[in-house]
Amino acid sequence: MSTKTKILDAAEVLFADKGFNGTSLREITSQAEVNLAAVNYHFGSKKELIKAVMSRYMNELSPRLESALNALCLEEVKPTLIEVFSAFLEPLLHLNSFKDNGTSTFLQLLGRGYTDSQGFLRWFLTTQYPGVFTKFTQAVQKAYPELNKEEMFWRLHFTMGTIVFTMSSSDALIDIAQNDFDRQVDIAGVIKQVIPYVAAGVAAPIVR
Amino acid sequence: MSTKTKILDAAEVLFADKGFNGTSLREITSQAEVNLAAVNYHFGSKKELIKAVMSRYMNELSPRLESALNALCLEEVKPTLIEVFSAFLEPLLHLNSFKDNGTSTFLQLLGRGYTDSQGFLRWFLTTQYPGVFTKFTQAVQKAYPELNKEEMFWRLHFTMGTIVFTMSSSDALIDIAQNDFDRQVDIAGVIKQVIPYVAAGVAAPIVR
DNA sequence: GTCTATAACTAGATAGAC
DNA sequence: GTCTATCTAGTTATAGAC
Repeated sequence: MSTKTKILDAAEVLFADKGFNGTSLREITSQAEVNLAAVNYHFGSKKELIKAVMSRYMNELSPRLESALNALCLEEVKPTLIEVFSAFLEPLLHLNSFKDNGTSTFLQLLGRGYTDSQGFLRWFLTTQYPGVFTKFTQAVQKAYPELNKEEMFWRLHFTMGTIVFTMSSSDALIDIAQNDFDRQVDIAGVIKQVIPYVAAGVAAPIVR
Repeated sequence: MSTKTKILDAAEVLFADKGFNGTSLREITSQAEVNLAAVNYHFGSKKELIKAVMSRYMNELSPRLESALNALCLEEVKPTLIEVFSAFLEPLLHLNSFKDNGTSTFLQLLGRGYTDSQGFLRWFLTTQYPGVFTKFTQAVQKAYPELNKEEMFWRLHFTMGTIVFTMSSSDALIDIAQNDFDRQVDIAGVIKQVIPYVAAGVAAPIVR
């Protein structure tokens, strides 16, 4: 396994767990069992390493997600919101076959990126992977055309928040479900719980 | 104004904006125009300062919030979920008369606390202010008794996520609403937008 | 209570030997 | 491409003068 990969693998776990600010290059390189200088040699800086970690996931996720959303947009029949949100399920769970715990790690990273580092990751994702966002809003628009652009903006942001926040603490949630309710849940279980919630939220009566 | 207050005032703004990890004591003390050593003299450590910042808000918020939720629990009639969530509105907005931008700052701090510092703030709030949590679940239970404990756990967590995440980026959202939709929104406006969303999410059909 | 000075440590980044 | 050693600059925290 190459040094570059060892660094990426160690970094993504630590970043997901402790945030970007909260993780030092020293922790990453000692976890990866490579030399400290290797990060700067292979990636140039910590910021570039963060981008590389996210890109590895986004390059795996975005084509699948875009085509799933595109299929909904091209269909004759109007999709339900549940169907729109369910379109995320397969592409997200596919990350688990790409890497151990990939789905959970990626979603946690996404959550970190939205709160750490004052929106730099938001900028990175929206500029580097704009297709996902436009396809998604198109699909929601088709499912629920009564919603105007502004209302959709708010509700999609709330949805993003729900998903990202839930996933950043999914490990704790899975533990609580286990201890308090004696219920075995995995990341797919959490996603399936959250879909009806966000679908109902987006479909809430419009207040004007 | 006392040194202690100057530190608290400067700290809460910086913490809300850049997170707990992302803010140094040097930034806080120079913003507050007090000596660097004053933080450790008055609060003992950075962690204790974080607690003090949160406590100042919680002590203002929690009695009002508890009594608003309690009133719903004691009423004869069954409240709607909208009413339960609306119970948060007055106590939260009251923070604006307590401090400039108090509502927004507090909710941003809450968001930071949930993602920074690996759950120490969650522990702090649930152990120091347990009344708010129990009253809240009681009120939701009364409004929607079909929801069992486990389903309620999930949905309340999703709700927490929506609120906290939305509010941690509320400044950005308010800007976007201004620029893209030429709409003047304040923090109260954001809260009023989010209430129907979370109420509908919690009330979503149960999937078993 | 407030200050200066500094200890003790950690951070990201790099020069240069191999 | 990988290493050691080190630089610069940042961090929290504290000792001790005033």
